[in-house]
Amino acid sequence: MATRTGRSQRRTEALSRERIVEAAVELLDTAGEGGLTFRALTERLATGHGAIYWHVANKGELLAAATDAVIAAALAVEPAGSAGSTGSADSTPQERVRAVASGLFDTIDEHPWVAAQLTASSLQVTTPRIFESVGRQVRALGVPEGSWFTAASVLVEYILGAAAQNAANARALGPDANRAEFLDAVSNAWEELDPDDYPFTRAVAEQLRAHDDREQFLAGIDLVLAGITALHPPRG
Amino acid sequence: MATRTGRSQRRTEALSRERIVEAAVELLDTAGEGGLTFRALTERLATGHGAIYWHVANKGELLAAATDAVIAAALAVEPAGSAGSTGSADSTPQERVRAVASGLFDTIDEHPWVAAQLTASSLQVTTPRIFESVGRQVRALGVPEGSWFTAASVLVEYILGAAAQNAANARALGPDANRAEFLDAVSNAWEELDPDDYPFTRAVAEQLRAHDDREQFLAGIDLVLAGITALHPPRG
DNA sequence: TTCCATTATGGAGCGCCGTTCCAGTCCTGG
DNA sequence: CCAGGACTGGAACGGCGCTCCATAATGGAA
Repeated sequence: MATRTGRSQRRTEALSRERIVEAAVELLDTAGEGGLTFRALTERLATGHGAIYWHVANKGELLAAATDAVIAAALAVEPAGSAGSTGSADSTPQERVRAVASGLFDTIDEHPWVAAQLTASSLQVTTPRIFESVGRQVRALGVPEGSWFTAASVLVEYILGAAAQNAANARALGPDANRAEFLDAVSNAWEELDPDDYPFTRAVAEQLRAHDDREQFLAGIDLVLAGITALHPPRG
Repeated sequence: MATRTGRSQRRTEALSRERIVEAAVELLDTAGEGGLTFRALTERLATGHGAIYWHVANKGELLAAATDAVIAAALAVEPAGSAGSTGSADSTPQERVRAVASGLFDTIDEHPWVAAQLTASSLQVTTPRIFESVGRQVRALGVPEGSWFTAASVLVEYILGAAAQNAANARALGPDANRAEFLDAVSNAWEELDPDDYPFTRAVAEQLRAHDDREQFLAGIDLVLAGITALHPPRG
């Protein structure tokens, strides 16, 4: 299966699965999810369809590979330590959860197409990476083993859900346009909703206008962490 | 713009935006996200493309309308009350959050395509409905007004994130196949991961195999609620 | 060195998609 | 009764993912 061990390049510059995935990520970043096309890829790599299909089975596999590459890079930034569990260093588990979550949030903010892909293939290849990074900190928090799966799942689901929605907003806006204007428009729309049907939404319209996405996201992380601590006190 | 007030039907049975959306939902349910095609819709409604495009601008608008219809139905099941805030009745705010969340979870489980659509158009038309339903209970929980937006956002983001991931698993599985077999296969895959790289994931593989999606989801809701209560004690 | 199976390439083309265009039909108000 | 707006449906366009296949480059065997 496409071993290619140590083979030197052929013609111009050997086409490899790596180069294809790299080009795919660039295309997705610059042109959005709809921008990844085998035709565009063909042009960018100066080759034909068939050559690409030799390395990659189909578009789905290419998307999965691109997602995995981006997420792996995001999680590699962490110190990660060796096989160690607690990570000895000078940070609390809470801080380390925030760090992992922040990294994922920023990465998905930079590559909005990742969000759709991640939620579309949940228990597949990429998710264990995320699950493991988050789960180690859950364990370090002192959660009893019987609740590990639940606590880690909630964290991962919240992280991916919040990041996905944030990315969707960024995507709906376009890469350049003015975020403040967009928030202002949505906030105004909320304020003009029917007062009988939407009292709460109208009441928080102002908070929507003023909020900061990242801050909001980290506040959510803290809230989930507080829930974990409340249900599983550190020294039970 | 397409008033059609009280017009009696024309030929066979007047084509209406309502009938189109209804057919679209049925197609999405039976054939998946890829099953919604203007050609399939044409055939099912015994008409031509142009007729559909007269009522609906494009596929995106049709998807949004279908999503809105399904979500509106899901939230309408709630007692909803009048404009009232607390909902007087015999249930606690926590129980009412669980009820709203359950309804959304079940609906997204029944119509998996809704998840992708919801996260793809976050601050658009449909979301305020959900936000309002959840937000009213947040208010009833006694959360201080300055934290309403944060608390409601976290709940909505978790609900949509978790439901989306659950729906993705259901979709990856196909409508018929065996859930237990699928979980077993993933669990086995997790157990065969590298012990050095994935100690936590391996440790919870057994919990993954045994878990119940709905129970897991509600445990997450409880965890988030516990976090809200911890950070905003009922009587501050 | 010669030869050939393997590995790798890229172009032609198929079927399907969303969407546009437009000629035509139906219905209603004047 | 007829003009004109409301509505229909078929033809056609460009672009998509993907398959097929003739061919070129390659490295090991002879």
